[in-house]
Amino acid sequence: MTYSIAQAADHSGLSIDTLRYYERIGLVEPPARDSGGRRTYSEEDLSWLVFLTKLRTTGMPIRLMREYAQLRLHGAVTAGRRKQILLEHRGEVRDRIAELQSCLDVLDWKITNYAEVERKLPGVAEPVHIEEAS
Amino acid sequence: MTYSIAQAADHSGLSIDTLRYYERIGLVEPPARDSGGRRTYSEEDLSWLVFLTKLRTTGMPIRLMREYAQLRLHGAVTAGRRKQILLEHRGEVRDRIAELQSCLDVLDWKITNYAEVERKLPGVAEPVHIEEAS
DNA sequence: GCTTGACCTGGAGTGCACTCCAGGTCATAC
DNA sequence: GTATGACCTGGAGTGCACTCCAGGTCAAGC
Repeated sequence: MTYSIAQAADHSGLSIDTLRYYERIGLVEPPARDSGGRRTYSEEDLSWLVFLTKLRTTGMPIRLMREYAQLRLHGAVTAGRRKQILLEHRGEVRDRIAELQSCLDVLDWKITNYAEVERKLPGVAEPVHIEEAS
Repeated sequence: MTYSIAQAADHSGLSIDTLRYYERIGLVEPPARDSGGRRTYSEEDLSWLVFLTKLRTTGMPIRLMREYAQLRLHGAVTAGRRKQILLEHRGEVRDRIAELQSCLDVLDWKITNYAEVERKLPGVAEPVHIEEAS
C-alpha cells in the first residue's frame, strides 16, 4: 500500500508544498515514484513524516531535524547520537512547558484583576492603577 | 526614578533595538526624554514591557499585542475587550501546553525505545524496525 | 578641549519556514 | 480525442520578528 502526496499531506498535516520542500532540504528521503513520475509514499515514509511533525510542533529547528534525519540514514551506529538529540530536545520541551505555565499564571492573575475591577466598578469610572501598569 | 534604554532592556530581557522597534510599531508609547533627547523609562513603562514579554513568550502575535496596547490607551471603556483578548489567549496557551505535553509523550516513548535497543543489542547488530520508522 | 561611550535616526538586511507561481506532464473520465 | 485534475519542476515571493548599519549627537571624565 502506497500513498499519493495528497494523502501523505492529509495524513501528516503538512502541506503538499511543505512535503516537497522537506524533500529538497533533506528532511525526508525522496520517496519512490510511480510510472508517471509521481511520488508514492510508503507506510514507513508516513511514520517518519508524523514523527517529524512532532519535532516541528515542539519547536525543533529544521537544521537539527535534518541532522537527526541524516543520522537515521547511517544506521545503528548513530543511535547514541540520535538518542542524545532527543534527550536534549526533551529537556528543552520541558523547560518550554514550564515557561508557558509561568506565563499562564501571570495571565490568570491579570484576568482575575479585570474581573475584580468589573466587580468594584460596575460599568463606571477610571481604570485603577493596575490598569495603568498593563 | 527613571531608567535608560539599556536598563530597560536589561530589566525586560528585550534588546535595545527591540525596544526601539516596539516603539516604532506602536507596542509601547514613546517614553519621556531627558535633556539630551535620550529615552527615560518609568517604572510603569517597565511593568508594561515585562507584561509584553509574557505575551510574546506565549506566542501572541505582535498585531494582537498592538491591539491590546492601543486599547489600553483608551482607558476603562476598553477593559472588556482587553479581558476578552486575554481570555482567548489563555485558552490558546493552555492548548499549546497540552499539545507540547502530548508530543513530550511521543519523545518519552521514543527515548525509551532507544534505551531498549541498547539493552537488547549491547553495542551490536542492525537497527530493529522501530529504528527504521524514525 | 578632546576622547569615549551611550545614545540617537531612518532605513536596509537577516533567518526561518514555508508558500506560491508559471509552465509543463500524465492518466482517467467522458 | 479532449477536457480535467492531480501531479511535476525550478525558482521567486512572503510574513514575521527582529537585527544591524551608517552617520550623527551629547554628556562626562581626563
